[in-house]
Amino acid sequence: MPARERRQVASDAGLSKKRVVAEAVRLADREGVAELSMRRLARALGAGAMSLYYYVASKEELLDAMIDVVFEEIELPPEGTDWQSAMRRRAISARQVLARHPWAIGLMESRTSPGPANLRHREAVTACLRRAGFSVLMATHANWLLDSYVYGFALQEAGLPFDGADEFADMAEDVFLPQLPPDEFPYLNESAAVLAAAGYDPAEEFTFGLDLVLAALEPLRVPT
Amino acid sequence: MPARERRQVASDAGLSKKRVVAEAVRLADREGVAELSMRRLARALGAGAMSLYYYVASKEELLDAMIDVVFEEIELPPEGTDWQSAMRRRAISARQVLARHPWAIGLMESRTSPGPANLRHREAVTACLRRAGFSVLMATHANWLLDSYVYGFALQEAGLPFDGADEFADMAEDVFLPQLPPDEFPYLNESAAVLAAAGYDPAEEFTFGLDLVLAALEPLRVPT
DNA sequence: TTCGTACATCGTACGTCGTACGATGTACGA
DNA sequence: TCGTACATCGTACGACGTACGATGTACGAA
Repeated sequence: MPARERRQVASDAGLSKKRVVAEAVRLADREGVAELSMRRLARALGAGAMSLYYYVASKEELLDAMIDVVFEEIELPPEGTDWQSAMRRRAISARQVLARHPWAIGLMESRTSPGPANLRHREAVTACLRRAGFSVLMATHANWLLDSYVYGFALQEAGLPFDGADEFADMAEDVFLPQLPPDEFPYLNESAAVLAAAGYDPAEEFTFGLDLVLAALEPLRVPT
Repeated sequence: MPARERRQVASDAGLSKKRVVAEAVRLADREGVAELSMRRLARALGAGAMSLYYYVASKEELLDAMIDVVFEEIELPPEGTDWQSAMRRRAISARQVLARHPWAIGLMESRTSPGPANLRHREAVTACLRRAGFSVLMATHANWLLDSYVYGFALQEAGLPFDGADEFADMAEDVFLPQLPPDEFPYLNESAAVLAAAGYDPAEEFTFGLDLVLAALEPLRVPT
């Protein structure tokens, strides 16, 4: 009921767009985006459901803002190093962030207009590539390729029901192998068996493809 | 009301799981997956809402089945050619199919267990790579890399508000450039201007990255 | 011919959702 | 002192997924 002292930034108790969006992200991380409803979010904030609409025009706008928060968490490519190291860092950061907020990947499909953090990120990446000697066209190619890899990897990773080598080995032996008839899926059986025996860790998969892509992009630039 | 003659395959008029799922895919393609409700789907089939539950245990199961229909549409890597041509064809097919059903990308994030068509696809791809001389580990790397690229590209493409070079040029000049302050986003401005002037077609972007990736994978195999 | 049973269909109802609308209280400048 | 802008929220509406149970049809067995 009370209007509290006005501030640009969120006060510790009062609501604000920042606080609403941040709590929404926390809720989605914890319970999945399907469980995120305006009523639940309001309850988590100790407010009435309709109070949220003072800070957010609609649930769609809330989801847009949540995605932009995720982009804010991704490290920009650092300046002052070679382009490969810079792009490597930002890709690894992006993958970490998207693993923390897997729902973000699913939301991206339906959202067309990028938020401010997204734009800032694209600008920084493009700047890094252009300064490294990529032409506008080649920088565009590199951008598409790198982003596709990062997003696609995160999408696949989000669907994995295990983390780490141990869980993978357990799942492979207890779930995959028994469910895959060897005569119908001989190669998948072979893969599951060999990988589990070798202590394969899917978490290390990311850097392999990333480094391959970075190396493949190197000849496309004209060093200045 | 009437029970109609029993058949394994869907008769022309009666309901069946196949028909329900197919109509759901059509509805999602046309209106977006957010507009897909059990009631709307039933109406489109000329049935009552609850009738669908005779063929589908829940909406979740329906969504799973829809995704598997999408995987069925993707061409398997053809046998009898070199591995690069085979993987190239199936990647291009996958990208086409996912562009036709963009909602599928968004659904994948929340779904962990692959359907039968998905499994058949993975088996065929793994077989192709193994027969081309990739070790189990290298085939796994290649699989992850290629799938990440394809899915990630489709995800980004789904978010694009334009198709083809003309629409891109229009958007770049009418929307992007006016919305991006040149002092804050100099490189994005440069890119938009140069690409629009050069008649850049985002539809051709896919094969560039794909061929780069395929070439980068080539040295990883041990030809037999 | 009768009748039980399995198949297929659907109406109703419940709890939840997003949110339009308008009421209410507070703080502050005039 | 009072109007106005800010901030909060209760109520209500239509749509959602689906549990439950009723209903009708076809067909094999008696």
